[in-house]
Amino acid sequence: MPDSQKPVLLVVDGHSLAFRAFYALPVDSFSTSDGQHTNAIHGFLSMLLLLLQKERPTHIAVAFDISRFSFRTREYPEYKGTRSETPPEFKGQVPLLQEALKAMNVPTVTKEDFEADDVLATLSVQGREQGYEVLVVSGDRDSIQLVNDDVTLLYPSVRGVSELTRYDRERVLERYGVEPWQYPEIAALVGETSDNLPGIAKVGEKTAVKWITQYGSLENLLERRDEVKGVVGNNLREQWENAARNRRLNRLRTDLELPVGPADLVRRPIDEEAVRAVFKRLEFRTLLDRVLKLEGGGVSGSAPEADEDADAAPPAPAPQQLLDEELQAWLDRMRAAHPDGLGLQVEVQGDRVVSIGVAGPDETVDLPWQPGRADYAPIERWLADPDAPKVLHDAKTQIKALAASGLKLRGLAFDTLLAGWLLRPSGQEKTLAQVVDRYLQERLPEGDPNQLVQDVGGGSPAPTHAWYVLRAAHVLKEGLDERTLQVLVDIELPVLAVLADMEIAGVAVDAAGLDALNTELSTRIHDLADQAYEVVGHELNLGSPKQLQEVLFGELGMPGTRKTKTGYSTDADSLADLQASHPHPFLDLLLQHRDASKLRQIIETLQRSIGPDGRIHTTYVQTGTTTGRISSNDPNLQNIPIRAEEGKRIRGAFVAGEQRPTLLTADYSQIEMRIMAHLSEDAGLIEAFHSGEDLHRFVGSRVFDVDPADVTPFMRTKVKAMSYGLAYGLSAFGLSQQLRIDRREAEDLMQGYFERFGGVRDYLRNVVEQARVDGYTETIFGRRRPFPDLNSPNRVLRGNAERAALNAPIQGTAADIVKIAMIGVAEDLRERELRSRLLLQVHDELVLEVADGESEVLADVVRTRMRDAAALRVPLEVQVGTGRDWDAAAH
DNA sequence: TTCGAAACGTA
DNA sequence: CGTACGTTTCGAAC
Repeated sequence: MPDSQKPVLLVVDGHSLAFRAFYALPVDSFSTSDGQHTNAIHGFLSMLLLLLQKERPTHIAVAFDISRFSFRTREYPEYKGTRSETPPEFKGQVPLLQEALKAMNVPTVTKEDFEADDVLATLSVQGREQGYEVLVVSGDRDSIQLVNDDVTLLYPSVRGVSELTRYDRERVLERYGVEPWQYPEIAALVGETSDNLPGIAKVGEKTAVKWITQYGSLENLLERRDEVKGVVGNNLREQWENAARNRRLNRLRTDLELPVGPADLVRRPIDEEAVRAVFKRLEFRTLLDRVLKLEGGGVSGSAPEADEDADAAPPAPAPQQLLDEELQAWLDRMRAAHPDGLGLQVEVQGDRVVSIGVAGPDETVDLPWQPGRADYAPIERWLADPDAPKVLHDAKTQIKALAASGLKLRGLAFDTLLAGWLLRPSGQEKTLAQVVDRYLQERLPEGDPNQLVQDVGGGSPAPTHAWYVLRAAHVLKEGLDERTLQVLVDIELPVLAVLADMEIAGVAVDAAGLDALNTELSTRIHDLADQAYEVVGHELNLGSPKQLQEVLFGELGMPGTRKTKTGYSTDADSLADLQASHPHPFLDLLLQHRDASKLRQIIETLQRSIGPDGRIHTTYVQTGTTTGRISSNDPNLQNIPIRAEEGKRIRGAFVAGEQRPTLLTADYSQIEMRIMAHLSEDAGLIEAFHSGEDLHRFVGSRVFDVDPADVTPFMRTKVKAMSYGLAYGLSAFGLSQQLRIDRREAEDLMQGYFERFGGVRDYLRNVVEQARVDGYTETIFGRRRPFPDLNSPNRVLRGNAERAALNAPIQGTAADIVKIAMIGVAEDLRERELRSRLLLQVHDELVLEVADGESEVLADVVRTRMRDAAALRVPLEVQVGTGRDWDAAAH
């Protein structure tokens, strides 16, 4: 935060920030009913409001360019010459933005023949001289040169305009290795493509910094350019004039005569009537609320330090440190006063708990954690008490950390990470800071990230964070509709605890088996590579698509395949096509080499992941998908091979542990098709699942009008591809590609399918139509996924959204069902005091480790819980198998 | 060093 | 011109 002793001058490059906003926000989602685009205006104002709130400037101005021409284009006509024409959707927004700023009483400044950056530079220098703390907001890197002890640059991050990176002098030094005023010398050497300013060939940031450091300045370097060695030295001698010119052009002017000075830029209250009028025209409703809320907080004079937070965010309460009876009494009192729950944040270093923060709405407690101290007994009891509700952000991580320190957490009542995800499954908000930013429009105070251990006086950030979690939770809860809240409480929160246990348990692997497989594959890979080199007459990197393209389509003269951004595709499908039309031994060797390399790569990743306990502990990311599925990483155990014979050997290396000598796997058969049958109410499909007949055989007999017994494997394959493809929005083209049949035949197949199973077609159509109206799809349990692009005029975007929308309820419902089954299984295990435990979830499959003597009862528990997880119009069928390893159990 | 593209494993 | 993911590799370079 800025130094509160000085007045704070905020100067913004209007054009560059609006432009960033234009590209950061989808243009289709922001327009008025009469078709005026507003995404740039919205993004800009949203950012500006955030700045006003966070930085509390006492003085403010927004600078704009007048045209693309300036004294720079006169000196160097090519300047910014490569910039394409401003998109028309953007152009019209600038005058409207200026109007909005005027209504908000934010002065705009321009200067004929100069760029906005020069205006910022001039104001920043004047501001500094007159004793201001200056904040420059610009998307132009040249502004780095303005930074010094009194001037800070706020630069938009790649993620968008709402996240600004703070460049103060230290940050610039750290990031670029030079003083801010030297940055343009670096830039002059490197060049700036976007401004059409070429630099010195082969000179990047590293070299430029080295030179400037070595020679002290660009001027010295250019004078002594004869001394510079190597290829880059030659380039410098040939192209030094580029650098000299770049330096002239990137020097910002600080001596403009402007109609206003810093003192004229004092913040004034908005013109409420005008703001209402402009915002109404722009159809900004939430932004209007935000602007009006700001009113009153507007700084009204020359004494910035006197305006202590009229309506600013309330400061976090100072944490108290309590022990023993005092702690107990505090917890008792808070519990009684706040039955919805208290905020909790566990601070972890390494994998150890170092501090626990607990927060009520206006009090917090900080408990530095040391294991085994009796005076913390009250907190241990409170944590473990299932009737004491707690509110956390990312509870799973913290539950695991607590467990590692011997502490148990029960009574999870809310998780702001999960709630944020349910509200916006495609959203970016993962960290507490991001959630606080979005839902409270405040900045989470961070501990100094450069400091590993917090200042003694500062204490732990945990209690303050816990307080923010609690406040964010209230906002989120308000935002959740009833059904989504139910998904949170009945599905996500309970399954979170199950996942934590699965991660802690891990899965045992046969390390020796993996080693052997690795060795075997390595030999084969080597042999295959040698043979391949022999065939083409030289060595090459078989893992490089670029080199493969040269060999296949150049040296071997093969015809082009599917186009990619970088040339022709060399993926397995394309190679198979080539093999059919132009058989060549190289193709076969390459495919085999690919196969073996991929397997070895997977094996090596697994080997690296084996923990000291001989087990692999994956991390399940509960918020990892947009549909409701869980994802797995470090390592991903949801994509372990199963199809090829070699792949099965990898599964065979996942084994039962010593204490529990058997693995049990249970998977739903055709769960998505069953959900499709349920949702579409298609009589034929429902009958298929009640008939006991093999699904694809049944469907095949209907589509091809033959007896089930007379369905040929060929017919079955086609129908199977069709059925699976349906839920993904498969087209006739896609189907023909996959089955390698011609387009016409694929169309006939689809038509035949839909004639017999018309309910399916009607349903799929209806899902998309409904979603277009509602703006979201829903699973049968109420999990929603928004689809803003369904009404997009852009055909590609709209088509993508349509296919995703027809898949979302199906995939999402399946995900819900598996989660419900997991919760049920875990509950039964606990209640029946079984020692068997859940280990893995692979979307429609569960893997458990079976304790001695529990085989039968466990199979029964799992089968029952999975089958009864949902009552659909068709039965849910579950296949269970056991064995010594994952492969053996899969029967 | 960082990042995107291509490739490929799963449901 | 088939949904949803995570990881690795290569090779160019905001």
